[in-house]
Amino acid sequence: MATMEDVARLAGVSISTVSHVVNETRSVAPGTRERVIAAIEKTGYTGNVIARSLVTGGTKSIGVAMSLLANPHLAQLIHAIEAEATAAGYTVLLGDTLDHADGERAAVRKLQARRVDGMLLTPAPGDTTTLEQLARTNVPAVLVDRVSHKVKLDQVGPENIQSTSTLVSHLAAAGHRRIGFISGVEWMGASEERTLGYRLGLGRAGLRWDSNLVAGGGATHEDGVLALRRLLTVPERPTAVITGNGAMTAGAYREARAHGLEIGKEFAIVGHDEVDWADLVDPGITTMAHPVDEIGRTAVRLLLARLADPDTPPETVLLAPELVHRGSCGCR
Amino acid sequence: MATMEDVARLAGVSISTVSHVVNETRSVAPGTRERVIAAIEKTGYTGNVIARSLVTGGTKSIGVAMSLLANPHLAQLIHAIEAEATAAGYTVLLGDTLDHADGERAAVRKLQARRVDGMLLTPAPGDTTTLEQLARTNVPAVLVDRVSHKVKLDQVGPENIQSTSTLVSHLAAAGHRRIGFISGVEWMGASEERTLGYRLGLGRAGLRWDSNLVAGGGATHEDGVLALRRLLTVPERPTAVITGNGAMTAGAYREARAHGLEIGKEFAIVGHDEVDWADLVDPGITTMAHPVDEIGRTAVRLLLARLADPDTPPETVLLAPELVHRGSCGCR
DNA sequence: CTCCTCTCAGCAAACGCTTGCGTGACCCTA
DNA sequence: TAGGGTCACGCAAGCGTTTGCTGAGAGGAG
Repeated sequence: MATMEDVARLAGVSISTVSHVVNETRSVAPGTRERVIAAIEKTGYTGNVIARSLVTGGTKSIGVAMSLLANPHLAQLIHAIEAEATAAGYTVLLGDTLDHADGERAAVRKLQARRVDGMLLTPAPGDTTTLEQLARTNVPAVLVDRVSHKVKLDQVGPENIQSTSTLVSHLAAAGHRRIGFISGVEWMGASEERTLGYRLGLGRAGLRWDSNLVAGGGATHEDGVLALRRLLTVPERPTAVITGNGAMTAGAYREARAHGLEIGKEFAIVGHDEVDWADLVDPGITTMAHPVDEIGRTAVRLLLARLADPDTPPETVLLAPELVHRGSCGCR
Repeated sequence: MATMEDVARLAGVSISTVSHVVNETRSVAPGTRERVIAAIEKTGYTGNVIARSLVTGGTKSIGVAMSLLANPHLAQLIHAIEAEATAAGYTVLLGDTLDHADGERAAVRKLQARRVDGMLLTPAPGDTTTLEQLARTNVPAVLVDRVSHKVKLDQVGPENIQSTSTLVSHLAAAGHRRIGFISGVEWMGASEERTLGYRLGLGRAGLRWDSNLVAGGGATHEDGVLALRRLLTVPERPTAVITGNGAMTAGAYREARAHGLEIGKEFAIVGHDEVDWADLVDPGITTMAHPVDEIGRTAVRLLLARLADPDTPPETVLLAPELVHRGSCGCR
């Protein structure tokens, strides 16, 4: 592959001149410039990012460390991230956290060894040390999706409290008085927030909190099945239920059917988290769709902003999910 | 960040010795070795991949160029690729082809500029030049998912002919005589192959080919709806239908319901391509599940093999999908 | 005619590593 | 005791860029 030296020789100039015309980093006489450009053309010179990185210290690349399996919106998220990064001249390197602390540590290390300029990270559950290490090595990072107020880093994620509250309001407005909640796993801040939102929504609708109406602590399809099954046994059973994530929505939906409940008529289900099949079932599932694209893009923007100016205080951006209205809420 | 020089100074040895203990590239006296290791520990030295790359010429990275949006199994595929690559000490760089020729060209260029050791590529429709350019610059590449016999490169993808034939056999064995086929988009080799397999299956089952029973040329949910609608208007309408891809399966499923057909009883639907909600509807959808993980892993393996030995003839690996049996085929 | 100021461009020192080549030190055999 | 063979390790030349410094020449002002 052609190097700057080849170009320089062909154009009859020094290497530094070639560098300067390539980077437009100092003025070069028009004639010279043209000779260099012609030489570049002829040699097919493309530049060596590696060598450049060695001297500049930057790599124009960002690392993305998340669970490549556990995130249901991974493709969409990655797509948004890649697009935004590419637009800014950055390349995305991948690191799989495997959704646990060890994998996360390994992924972050690997990305650091690759000298990424910055990182996007969806922290694994139970992680503590990685974030510290990240801060210590001062590789700029922004947390995606799983936001925590304990951390002094840039963060982006979905807004959970108001949006869940909205879900409650929506159901209450349709006349429901007994609204169940199937919550997510305990250790996640998002779950707590959604539970809080649920409570808040109840209050706004003038309904009483009843711990019998809250089931959960899971994340899988099966968890959703079991949770709804339990909710359906309580006295004065709920006529509507809000689920904490996509998989559990599916489970609950299925279980409701299995109980012979007519979804959208006598029983309402609304979910948190958009799922791609929400439209394919009948009735379709009303959900709070997370602004996945927007989250991805914002994450990259925050990172680039930090790269540009490392000294601004960390920012936390909460993006509001949008209520996507389908049949399962039965509000017509 | 700590450099080899820092380590060397601290351990009281030369840089080259540090390099040799890090890479285990020549024997070092036990005592020295330990001092070096201690120094590495103390300095937190991690190695600089950039500098190493500059001298070795390799980057220990592979580029993945595909449409980050269009591929329904992206997450799973990327996960498999990343895992296999990481196990071999490689890092994955992403390039989005946007599923068209221009994007593809840009993605490949970008990855080449990053000096990836090799590339995994899912060619965009209508592409021609990129593949040639790829061959010319001799960056090793393997084609994923969209296999073409016109190309002399390593390739991995799903087997289409036999597997579609199997689908037909399955339906025929359940007593269906009029089996429809909703084919994919024309320009894709896979569609042709599946159509061929459909025909082959008919022959094997002793059924006649009837062009009225073939609809399609699409890829979306809507295409599936329309195709099935058309099939249901033909005289002696089909009692079963095979769909060419996941989205169209959904459309067909929905349309069948809309027509009041009882899926799994009077009407059978089987799909090509696993979809993650296949289990969530009732009856579940019987599909030919593509071995996505295996495809990803094989792709990386082929690439690494080629990196190790560039002179072996290109290999094409076709991986057989697996029939995942659920209710929609009605065969009990 | 001298001195200054510009413009244009080359020189060479990094950047952090790998690796071929050398050189002591030591031990063994003849 | 000399010659040969091993071991352990250091030296220094790159790898392809970027960039601070320097210098030559041209033109203008005094």
